[in-house]
Amino acid sequence: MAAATNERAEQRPHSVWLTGRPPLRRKAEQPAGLGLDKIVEATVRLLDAEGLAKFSMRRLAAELGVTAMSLYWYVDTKDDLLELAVDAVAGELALPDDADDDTADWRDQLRGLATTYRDVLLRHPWAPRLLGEVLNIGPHSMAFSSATLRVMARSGLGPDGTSGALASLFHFVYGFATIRSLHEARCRAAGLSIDDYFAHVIAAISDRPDFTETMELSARAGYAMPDASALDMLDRDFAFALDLQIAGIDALRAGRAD
Amino acid sequence: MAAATNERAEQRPHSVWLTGRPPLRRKAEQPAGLGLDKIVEATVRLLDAEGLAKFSMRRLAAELGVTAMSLYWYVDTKDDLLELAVDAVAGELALPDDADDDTADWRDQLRGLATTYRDVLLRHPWAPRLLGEVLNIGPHSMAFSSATLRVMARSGLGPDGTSGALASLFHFVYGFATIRSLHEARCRAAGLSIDDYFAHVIAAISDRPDFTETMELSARAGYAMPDASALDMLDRDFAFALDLQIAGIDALRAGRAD
DNA sequence: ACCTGAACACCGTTCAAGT
DNA sequence: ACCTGAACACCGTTCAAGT
Repeated sequence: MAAATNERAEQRPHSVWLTGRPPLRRKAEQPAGLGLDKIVEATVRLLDAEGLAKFSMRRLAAELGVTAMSLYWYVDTKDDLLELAVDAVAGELALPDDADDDTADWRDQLRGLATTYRDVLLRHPWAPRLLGEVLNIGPHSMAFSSATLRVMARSGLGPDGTSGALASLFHFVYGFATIRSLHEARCRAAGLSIDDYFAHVIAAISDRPDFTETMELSARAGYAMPDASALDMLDRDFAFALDLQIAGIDALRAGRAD
Repeated sequence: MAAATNERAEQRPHSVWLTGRPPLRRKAEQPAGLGLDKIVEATVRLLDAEGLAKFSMRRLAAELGVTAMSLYWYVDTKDDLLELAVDAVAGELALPDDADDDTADWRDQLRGLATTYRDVLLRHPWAPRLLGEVLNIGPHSMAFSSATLRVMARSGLGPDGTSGALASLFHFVYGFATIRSLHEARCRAAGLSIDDYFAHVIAAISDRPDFTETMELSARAGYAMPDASALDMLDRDFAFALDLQIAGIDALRAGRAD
């Protein structure tokens, strides 16, 4: 019987954007003191500076010169605040102003959208992780989705191809940014440069006898080139993957090209 | 001067696999009691059953009938344990036994590898999130990387194309599995079916007047078809994305195909 | 309307101590 | 070699109370 009382509490989907009152409040509503905007701004600043692991409601409150509990007047839960932070950085995405212009090249526009998405995620290394935890349907995120839809709609893929191609392209960028941010965070934590870190990892792997073959293959596949830096390698991979996906769209848009 | 003593502690990269003694210990070394294998196995079981958020060293210890501190004899830190759990599930990946066979079709093999990767990640919804947090260079993970390398090497892409194409394909699968696991976790938490949950989200978005246009576009792009279930839609997108990427490789492997 | 203090039920990890 | 108890320095969040 105790379980029955909890039943309804679990029923509501947990997201700021799905509550009755999403925080789309009018301007000039918060004259002084804290205010939601100020809280979200400080959240993004703290996340950028110290990372997701060190972020806490208590830490944020201290930053704002206030007790932790004050924050709960503006926000129901820490997760809600993080959702707001995610949409705040989604506002940095550069959207094409001619997404519906049929004379513009959808290839260039897709490259631009993928690149701005990557750049914003790399600028805020905590963002990729949060994208895997919170619902991403705030106003800025939706504006970005809308732009990607409108551009891809002009690629010549059919209606069912469009959503698949968007998944292919933007899940790739998301995965790419996630893994790259992971590596950068680990480098910072270890106090190593990215190249030193990669060298360290590669040395550790090469020591294990069962992986010498794999390492040779990696080297032959263009990984860990002695002359190029790790970041150059990642940029090269990103550019090639973009080419690959555009080529894939081109191959499928007219119909089977066998 | 106090800072100087901490300097070296931060110097080592934090990963089980990068410590001098990775846990590749001989068998029959742990006769009774706990044993690392038993701990990792219980970790995976608990993560599957209750999710990453509810997992704690104290909870795991209780499951094993032991105090939390006992675990620290086998493992340096919670993160190390999670790295071991990640590589344990990487052991479930189905590898082709003919990765080097030139008569085998690399297209089929790439599809197989991408699909087994997706399936394993979806079977363990906590795994995608951890892949964005821990270094993934355990023996099983390396064996998988090795297989992907060997197959892609036979695609006809040059050495620098190979790593880019692998990034394109497997970052996509990673992103896809992450976002899908996110949605399934939220459905469970809300006590809704996936279709009900999607309907709920779409209704909430459609209520916002500035997004009616976006929703129409989504509908026209094949999202949220009234007859198909959300899972069918996701499967369709995955299949199309796979086709797209294979077609992209085909277009680039011989050289520019303009 | 906005903010606080004390408290609850947790965390990961250290450290000295037991067997 | 293996396990424990007590303690430290944290968490997110609730709740009654202040202004």
